[in-house]
Amino acid sequence: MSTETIGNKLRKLREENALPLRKVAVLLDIDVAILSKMERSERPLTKEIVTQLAKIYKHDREELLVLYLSQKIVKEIGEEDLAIQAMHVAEEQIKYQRKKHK
Amino acid sequence: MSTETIGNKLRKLREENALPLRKVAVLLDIDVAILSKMERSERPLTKEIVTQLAKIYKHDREELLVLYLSQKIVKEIGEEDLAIQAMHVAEEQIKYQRKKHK
DNA sequence: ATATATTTGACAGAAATCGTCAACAGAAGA
DNA sequence: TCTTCTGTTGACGATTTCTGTCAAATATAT
Repeated sequence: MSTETIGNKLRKLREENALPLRKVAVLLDIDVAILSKMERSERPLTKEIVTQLAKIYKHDREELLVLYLSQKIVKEIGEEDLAIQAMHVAEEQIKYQRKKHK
Repeated sequence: MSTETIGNKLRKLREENALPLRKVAVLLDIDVAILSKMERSERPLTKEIVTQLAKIYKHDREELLVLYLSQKIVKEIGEEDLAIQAMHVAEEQIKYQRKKHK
């Protein structure tokens, strides 16, 4: 199973496209150091960066965003004993609030 | 379905126990203002506070913690289109990492 | 009216986050 | 070798965000 971080995934994609950090950083208009740290999970990614990288690497945007979001969840509650149950409740709450609002 | 916040739930419990904010705040060793804001979701709760309140109100600790954690998730990704899918991936990741590590 | 309970906003200090930068190390190439 | 390219690391202030404290304002009850 995919125990791969979004950072690792993005690094692989970059290497497959044979792009150096330097060039990608320019496209994103961020410092090379930051991008390096993002790929190694030393600094958090953002939705915007992930989206831009999906375009640059011509990779499915939703797949990357799902991975990105899922890791935010894991980081937030992954170590809690009640994590699974909490997610089930959260899922119901989200589905519910979507039926109502808009 | 329960669209109730953990804050609302805690307020109800406090009222059922006929305890003023003042007294509970003393037990928790925090300012009344903070507790007031926590009950109205104006300030974030903590795991420790929720646990202590469960004891004070003699209410099921896990139920409150699950509600507390679920709301952290909802707050984190609830507005994302891909929230549901992200949670499913997160669930797999958490289950996986639990099989491995201890 | 008086006392009790709760809410609200402002405040300063602490802590976390941010982007920038320079120095470093390693690999590749000339 | 020397040089260049690539990636990593840590430090540094500048913000920004979070925290607890407090007093005043409001609401509720006796």
